[in-house]
Amino acid sequence: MAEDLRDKLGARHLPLRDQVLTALRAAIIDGDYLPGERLTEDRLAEDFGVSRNPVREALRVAEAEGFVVILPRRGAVVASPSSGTIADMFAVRERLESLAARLAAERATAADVAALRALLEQGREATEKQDLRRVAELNSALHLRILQISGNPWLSSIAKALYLHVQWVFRLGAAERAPHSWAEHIQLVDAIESGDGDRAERAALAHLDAASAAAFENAEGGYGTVDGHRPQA
Amino acid sequence: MAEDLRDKLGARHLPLRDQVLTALRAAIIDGDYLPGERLTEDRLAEDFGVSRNPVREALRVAEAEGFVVILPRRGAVVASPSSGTIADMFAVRERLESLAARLAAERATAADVAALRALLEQGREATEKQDLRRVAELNSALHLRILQISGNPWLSSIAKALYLHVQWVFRLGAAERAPHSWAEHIQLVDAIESGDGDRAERAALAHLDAASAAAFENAEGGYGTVDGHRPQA
DNA sequence: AAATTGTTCTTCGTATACACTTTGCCCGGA
DNA sequence: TCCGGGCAAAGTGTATACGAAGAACAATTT
Repeated sequence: MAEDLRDKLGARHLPLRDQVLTALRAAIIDGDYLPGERLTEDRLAEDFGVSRNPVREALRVAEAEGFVVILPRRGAVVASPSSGTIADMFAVRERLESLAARLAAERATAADVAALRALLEQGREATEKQDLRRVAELNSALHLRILQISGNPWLSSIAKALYLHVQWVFRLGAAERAPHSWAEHIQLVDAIESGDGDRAERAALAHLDAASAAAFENAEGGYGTVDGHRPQA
Repeated sequence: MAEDLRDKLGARHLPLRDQVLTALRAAIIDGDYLPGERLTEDRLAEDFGVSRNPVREALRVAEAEGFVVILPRRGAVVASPSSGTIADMFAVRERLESLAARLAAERATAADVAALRALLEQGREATEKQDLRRVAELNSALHLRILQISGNPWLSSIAKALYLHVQWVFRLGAAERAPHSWAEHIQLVDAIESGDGDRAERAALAHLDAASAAAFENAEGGYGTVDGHRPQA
């Protein structure tokens, strides 16, 4: 009965391939694996303490997500975001996140707004404490939350992937402009709370413009090219 | 197993997992595997004449692309696009393809425009001949071409994936509104040729609105839900 | 009829094997 | 010294087998 439920919940360990994928993404974003670095299956398998199969499956997804490039018979290397693709990413994000802001404004419940305000408050505290790492975390959490509130799973999933890449580029450039952007976040949440879709969209756009400008200031030349092979139909 | 490919040119031989992925996508889009249908690894391996490993890797990517849903310890089933997510897809496509149209207008070379016009001409012929299958093909080719001309790989890749899903939904609904949409295509290409980004964006929007409306007319109730599990960081 | 048990199907992960390619190193010759 | 050839190591791509664990369903018991 109760024990059955507990067992079920306890026995809830997600597949190794997913853990590997998450760890791999994190390692790449954090710069533990640098762009261009070769990722042999054996090495990854050892790093994560698993066999080759989960690693291979994780690598395929990481490739589809653009974190690694796989060259047939030669293996995987960490992808190299170029400054060209950074601009492209922001162009797409503008379209997507402004839509998310609009939808969020139109659909947000009181609880949703409260959750956003809570994140804002935590962000303010972390900023005061100069805890940049935590600020970055909360930054992500806020954006992701807005995407979720938008209620459009496609939008959410795609923008999330893009967001991860942006994080990656930022970390590589060692740019943490987070503190400065917090004021813009407040504007954005205010707009969402107001329920005014147009206003929320404008706020999102303004925020992204600023972020984009900051990204370019800190972008020291391209790293190479991201190709992405991905075999589409 | 697969002695069909005795190509001495090993370098050209693309990995089985990619062939499987392509075939799987095609089978799902063509309705050979129907939404909700269970896809056991053994069966797919047998269908495609390969071992389970390539199948597993292809399945992970297909999951990331939203074509299948994988339930841990239970296996993969073909995803079920619901009318809810159809609307969501169009909402995202509007943002993305209108951006693509704008960029294409701003960047298209004479050769690009010529290629588009050639597709338009072929489409007109196929429409006259009532060759609906070919019309659908050219339809895709045109949209994909515009994405490519936009020169933004992120935009291109994401919109392409969305487009595949739209195709899928259309085929399931057996809706081929293609002939009617051809006039809109001409408007769009004209706008791109003019180099007027605003105008191209408006044309793309108009086209998508019409397509969206048509999709809903032919959408006979939802099939279920597409979830997508995908473990993000 | 409800609860329990058992059986079967399948996924998940590991391990192993091997063909084939790519890479890199060594070596002998100019 | 430099070059080029050739050979061995490394690593991917694929197949196969096996055991553990979970889920679904049937059978059995209460």
